[in-house]
Amino acid sequence: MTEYTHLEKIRLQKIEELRAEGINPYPTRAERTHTSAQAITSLQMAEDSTSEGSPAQEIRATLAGRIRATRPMGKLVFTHIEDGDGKIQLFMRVNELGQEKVDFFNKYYDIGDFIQAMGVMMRTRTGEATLLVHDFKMLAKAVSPLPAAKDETMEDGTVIRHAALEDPEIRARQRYADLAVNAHIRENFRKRAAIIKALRAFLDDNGFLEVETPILQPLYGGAAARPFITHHNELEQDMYLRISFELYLKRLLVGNLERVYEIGRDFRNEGVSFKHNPEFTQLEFYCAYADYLKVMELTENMIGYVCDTVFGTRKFTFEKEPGKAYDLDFSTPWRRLEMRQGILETSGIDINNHPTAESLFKAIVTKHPHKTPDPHVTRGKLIDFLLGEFLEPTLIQPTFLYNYPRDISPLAKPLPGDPLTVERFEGYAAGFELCNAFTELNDPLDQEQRFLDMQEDYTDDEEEKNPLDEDYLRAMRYGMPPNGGFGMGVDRLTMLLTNNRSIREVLLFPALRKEE
RNA sequence: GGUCGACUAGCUCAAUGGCAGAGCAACUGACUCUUAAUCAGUGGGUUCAGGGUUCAAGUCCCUGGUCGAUCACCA
Repeated sequence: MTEYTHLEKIRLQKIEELRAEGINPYPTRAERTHTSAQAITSLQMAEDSTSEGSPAQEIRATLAGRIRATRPMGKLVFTHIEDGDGKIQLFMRVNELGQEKVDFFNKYYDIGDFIQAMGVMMRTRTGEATLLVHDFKMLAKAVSPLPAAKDETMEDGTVIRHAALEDPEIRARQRYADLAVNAHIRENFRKRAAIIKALRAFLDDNGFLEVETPILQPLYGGAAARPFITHHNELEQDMYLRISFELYLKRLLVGNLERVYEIGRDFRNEGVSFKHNPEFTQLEFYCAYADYLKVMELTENMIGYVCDTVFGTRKFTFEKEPGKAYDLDFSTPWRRLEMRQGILETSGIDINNHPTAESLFKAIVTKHPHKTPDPHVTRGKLIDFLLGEFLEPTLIQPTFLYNYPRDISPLAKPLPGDPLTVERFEGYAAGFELCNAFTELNDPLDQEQRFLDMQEDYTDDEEEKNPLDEDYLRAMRYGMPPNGGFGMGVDRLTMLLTNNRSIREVLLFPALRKEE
C-alpha cells in the first residue's frame, strides 16, 4: 500500500474534486499544433515578414507540455511549460478566460502537471514570446511533486539553478525525475544517441555490415573477465552473458563477410565504479585484409567523423577531476607511440632488456622501490603495471599506444621478427583507455597454443581462465582472412565527448543495489 | 571486498551535547505584464534503521543500510 506524503494527499484531493466536476485528469487524447520552439519561431517569422506599421500575422497555436513554474498575479497568471523542445511562457488573463477559469487553473493546476493550452502567440512587455491562452485542458495530473528547481536568469543571461535535484542516488534511481527537471541531463542522452548514430553512419559508409551475434552463449570469451551465468531450463544447460563479441564476429570473417561490426551490450561480472558498469555498450568491428596500422587510420577518422557531425568541432574540454581540465584535440593524425618507447621515457625501464618476468620485476623494484607490483605475475602483467603506473597518466592528447606484449594478448598476431610482441594498439585520451585493437591472429595452430598457454598461466586464477572454444578453432581451421579488429567502449567515448567524469551520467539506468 | 565521507521537511541546505530551523515547494488571502514575481499569514519532521552513553543525542559510541570518493579487481 502506497504511503502518501502531505503534498501528495493534497493533489489526490484535487484529482477527486476534478472527477466530481466531470473532468478527467487523465484524458486519452491530446492535441498539439506547435512545439514550444516551433511556436516561438513562427512568431518570429511573422514579425520579420511584417512591413512597418501593419500588424503581424496572427499565430494561433495549441501547445502541450509540463508546468514548470507558475506566477499568479491576481487576474493574471504567468506559467512556464516545458516540452521536448524547451520552455515557453503561457499568459492567462480574465480578459480571455473569465475569472472562473483563472480561479480554476490556480486551484487545480500544479507544477509537474501536463497541460494543453490553445491561444495566440504574442510578446509580453519584456519581449518574451508567449502564448496568450484562450483555453486550456489538463492532460495528466501529477500526484507526486517534482523535485522542481527554480531557474533564475541573471542580467548577463546566465542561469542560476536554485534547489536543483542533485542527490546522486535519487538522480540515478529515479532517472525519470532527474530527466524531468534537469534539462542538461536530457541533452547528454541526445548526444549519446547522436554519437552512436554517427558511429553507425561512418561504418555503414565504409562498407561494414552491421550484425547481431548471441548475447546468451554456451561459452564466453574474447576478453578476460568474469561472466554472468544463467540457465536454460529446456536445454538443461548453463549459459553465459557475453563478455565480448570478438569470437563470433571473427567467425563471420571465416564466412566471407569481409567487414562486420556490432554495437551492443557486454556484461562483465566485476566491480562497479565511476567508469565501470556491469553492462556497457561496446562497438567492435573487424576488417578483412587490414592490419592494425590500417585500423588506426579507421579509428581516428571514425572518431573525427563523430566529432564533426555531432559537435561540429574536434576540440573538447574534459574535466578529469574538479579543477583539472584538459583540452583535447581529436584532429588527425593522432600521436603514435610505441609502448616500449613510452615506458622507457616515463619509467626509465627498457622492457626489451628484460625478456623474463624475473628480470623485469627486479628492474622495477630497483628503479622504483616505492611501487611494487605483484611478484607472481607474468612479464606481460608487469608491463601492464608499468603502463598503468607511469605511462597512462601522461597520455592526455589522443594517442595510439602500439606493440603490446604477447602474453597479455592471446588473440593478436605476433609482430614479424619479435616473438614477445604482438601487433596491438590501444587508443588513449585524457589518460584513460578508449579502445583496443589488433591485427587479428588467424593461424589456427598458433591460436590453439595461445589458448593452452593462457590456461597454463592462470591455473591458480580460476576467475580469469577462459574456456577453450573448440568451435572457434574449428572455424579458424577453415581459413580466416588476415584482418584487423577493433573494440571501443561507447560509454567511455560519450563520457569524453560530453565532459562527464562518471559513467553513470551517460547511462540512463546505471546498475544500483536493490532498493529497500 | 578494504578505507574514508555523506544521510535532517517534497528539493537545496542550517542547527557548541541544551526548545529541530531557513529559502524554494504546499495551503489561505491581496495583486491586470510576471519571470527565484512580490506582500501578509498558516501548516509541514520516526533527523537512514536499530542499540548504547548521558539529566539531556540530529550532534558522542557500537551495529546495520544506501549512496559517494578512493584502493583492490577489470590481460
